[in-house]
Amino acid sequence: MSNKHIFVEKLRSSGLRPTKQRIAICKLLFDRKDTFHFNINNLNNFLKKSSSEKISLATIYNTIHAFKRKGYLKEISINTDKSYFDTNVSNHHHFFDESKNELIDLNDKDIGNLKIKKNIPGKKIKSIEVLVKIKNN
Amino acid sequence: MSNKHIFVEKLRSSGLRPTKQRIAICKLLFDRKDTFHFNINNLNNFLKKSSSEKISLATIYNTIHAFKRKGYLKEISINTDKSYFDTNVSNHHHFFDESKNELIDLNDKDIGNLKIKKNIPGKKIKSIEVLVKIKNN
DNA sequence: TTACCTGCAAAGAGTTTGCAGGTAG
DNA sequence: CTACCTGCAAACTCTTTGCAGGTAA
Repeated sequence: MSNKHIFVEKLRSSGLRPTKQRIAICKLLFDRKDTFHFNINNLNNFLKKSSSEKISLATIYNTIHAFKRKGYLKEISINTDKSYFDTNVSNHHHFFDESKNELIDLNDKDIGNLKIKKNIPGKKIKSIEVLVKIKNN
Repeated sequence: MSNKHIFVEKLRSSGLRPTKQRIAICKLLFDRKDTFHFNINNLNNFLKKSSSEKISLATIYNTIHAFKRKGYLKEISINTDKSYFDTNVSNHHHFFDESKNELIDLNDKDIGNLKIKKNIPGKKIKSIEVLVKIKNN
């Protein structure tokens, strides 16, 4: 399987050992065209279905945090009990559908001309995130 | 104390009994010129200092949620373990200072021309929140 | 008196950690 | 062989809930 090889390289090149758990998670997260939005609970359910062997929750948490640290995942700010992650690590924004508890990407063109005009001395901007909450009509 | 009277009215008019715990919380939250940003832990600490009697955590949670339901408080989306609240319930945005874990208001004029150009059929926009994460230089 | 409120302790949810055994290099 | 990784269970943090006693109207 050629994809597996890619993930093995990806992991190895960032100093993570390519264990079978990490490869299974890579496949689920990165072996797709579209962005993938998830939380740990989602991911755990998907993993239970897709792979034959169970991956423990602790390992999932460890791996996701490692991937986040390496810049493979982005954590999204939503005020909810759970943390959400995004495989799209580029600068972009989100709809959060409150009816389905689901994230939808929103690229820079979908947002007007954002410009932060206020400056705080001694501080620099790290990120700008727009979250548009939506709901069923 | 005239302020107390105002809070008693405020509570009563929204169907909440003006208990001494709620009045103490009102004073801390609303008896000030500037917006106040807090999380439950902050609030609890402030209350321990400012009022002589301890207010239980359960009561603080209940009261804050009642105030939120009544529209006296707004909950802010930040990806962190805790929920943050804002006494400024108008439409506005925030800096989140990651060095101090602190929110700073950002009004509409501080943000460029925000316009959501993407539409999702069957969904309506409930809110638009811009979160600008900042950090020490 | 009655409905509502408070405080405590216990329960819950999500997440993290310690450690013993397992695996990659 | 050694360093790193996994899985389990326990621990932790934040938040909610059940219930008995207290308080506002």
